Amino acid sequence: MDFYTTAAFGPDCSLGFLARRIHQGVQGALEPLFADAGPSVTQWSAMVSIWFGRASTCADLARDLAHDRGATTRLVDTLEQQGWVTRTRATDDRRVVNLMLTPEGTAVTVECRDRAIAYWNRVLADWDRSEVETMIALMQKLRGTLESAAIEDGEA
Amino acid sequence: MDFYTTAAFGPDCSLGFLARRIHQGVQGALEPLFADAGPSVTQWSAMVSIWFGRASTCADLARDLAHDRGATTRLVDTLEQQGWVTRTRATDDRRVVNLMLTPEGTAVTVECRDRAIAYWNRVLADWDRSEVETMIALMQKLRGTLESAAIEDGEA
DNA sequence: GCGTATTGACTGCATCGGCAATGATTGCCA
DNA sequence: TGGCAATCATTGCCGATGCAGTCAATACGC
Repeated sequence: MDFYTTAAFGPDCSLGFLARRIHQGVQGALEPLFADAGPSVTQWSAMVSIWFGRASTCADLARDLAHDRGATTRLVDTLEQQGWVTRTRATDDRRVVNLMLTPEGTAVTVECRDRAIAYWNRVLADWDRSEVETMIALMQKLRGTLESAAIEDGEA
Repeated sequence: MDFYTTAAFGPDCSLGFLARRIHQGVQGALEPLFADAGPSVTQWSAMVSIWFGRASTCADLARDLAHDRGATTRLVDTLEQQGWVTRTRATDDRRVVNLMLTPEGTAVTVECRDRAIAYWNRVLADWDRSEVETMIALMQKLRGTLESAAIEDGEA
């Protein structure tokens, strides 16, 4: 199915533009909400990733956030300086550094999570539950499709 | 309606995370597709904005891309150096600089648009048309909701 | 066991975008 | 007319990110 055509293509109906704008809007709104709690949105995302057990090492974190490894190292540097995360050299494989949330880090993560939840519920106040569920399901599907395509292209 | 709850919140069902990953995926896939044509995805987006008449000045462009003005100035610098855009000081209001696509700029924009269309049609090959239409409509609605919320907060 | 490839963490370098400040120009209002 | 605010484009500065390269440690093939 060819969905897009030369005539029908435009910024307003391009999924790329829309995803970019939504991301920018969310980031711009969340950043000030987190300001007095401490972390940036990216830092919070990293702590959430650790908190949910999605990442226990630096390399995991880079994969889960789709981030560069160098940037992840520096990101963890700041998290460690803030006292939110600890680095521990693994004993079985001494290349890896295990990441753990400190009690303070957990507290900050939870606090920001609650603020994010409140923000989203405020934004979505006038939406139907089914609409939101549909959108989440479709965006998850799109994310999966994009990643599959990337693997096909990247590992040819 | 409170859609998100403490228990149900997680990266995989967070619209912010999903939008971020989709944006990253699209950008990462499009960048190499545009490589030999010349522009980066951001540069192409700017030219599309001019091409569609959504922006005729630097300030317009910054608004349409939700970009910083300083970054926009530098972005236009490179577009001008590439010979894709011309700057013309307006006569009626000598503060503004009018932006115009050169024939080369238009050609590059169209070429990359065709590549983007082909990319999306490849990605969405297995999707139903109705699914894509639903997702676009919902993402447009979300974008609108976010921008309304930002205006309410930002101009209190 | 040994050499090679792979993986993980880390570090310089360049780039990009956001923020703040500046200069020029215009509109507004007393 | 004169002053003041707002807008536009531009620049310096800074933080964040991607890329390439380095070093250490592990896994694999012989």
